[in-house]
Amino acid sequence: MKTKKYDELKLHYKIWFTDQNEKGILGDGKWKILKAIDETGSLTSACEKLEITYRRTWNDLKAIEEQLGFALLEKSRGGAEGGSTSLTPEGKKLIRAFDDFHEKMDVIMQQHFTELKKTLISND
Amino acid sequence: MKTKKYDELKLHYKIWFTDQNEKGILGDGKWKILKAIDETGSLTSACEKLEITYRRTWNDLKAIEEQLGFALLEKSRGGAEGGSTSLTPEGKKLIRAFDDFHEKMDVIMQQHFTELKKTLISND
DNA sequence: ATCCGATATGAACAATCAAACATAACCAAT
DNA sequence: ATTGGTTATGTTTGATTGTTCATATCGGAT
Repeated sequence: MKTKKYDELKLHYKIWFTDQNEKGILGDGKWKILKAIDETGSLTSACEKLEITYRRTWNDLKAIEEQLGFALLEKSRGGAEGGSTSLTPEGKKLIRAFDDFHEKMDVIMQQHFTELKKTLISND
Repeated sequence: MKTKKYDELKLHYKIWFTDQNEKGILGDGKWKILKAIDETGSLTSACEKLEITYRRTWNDLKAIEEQLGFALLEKSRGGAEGGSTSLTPEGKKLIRAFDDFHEKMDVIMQQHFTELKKTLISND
């Protein structure tokens, strides 16, 4: 009975960065947004893709740039296309680093999680 | 400037378990409560210690036991002491496993985080 | 039998956070 | 100068979640 329950357990985790004062800077949510912007070329389409609201997203992005003190985004308004948003080199570097971090953590976490489940299921 | 900001970054993370249906079972919050109960011997004092409300905590604990389908807590009411709450062996085992998991992750995360910061600060 | 301190539980209230709605500003292309 | 699609922003509404308050239940010790 117990064994069965433990076996059904799924692992989740979240990573985020703050400044020394615990104010949030970058987390999984913003990370996904930045990636989506990089892929789609605009904030609007990024939001549609992720199915999140433009308003909220815009707030988040404003916050992150204020926190960091330098630009991650290159934004333009107007024109035939209406405008666009893309990542600065600094922004690309940041999400690449975060990608990397996540990839490594995914592997390691799963390994240890499997171990943990074994421990729980065993009877010592 | 950038260098300085990245240098001030702090890492945070959260781990939690769900069932296959994504319903939360155990996370950092409940883990801390269980630990505090183990240390203090009662729900009331655990709440005081953690500075959280009894009401909320009680709800959380009820939920976790319902989810898991077996008891983590041994509760008694009445008596000169008013009552008490302690962990069952199964409960102790669970938090020990979670402790262990966190300890390992703390180390590994910090290692990789240090690496990540180095990457960000460097100029390639 | 009474008391005390803890568990147990309902209900009202407050606060926080996200979604939805509305509207303005922008500007290359036509 | 009109158009169109996007960025930019304020305001309002709604949902979710935690806090507070109130009250009942329990039972060993005295």
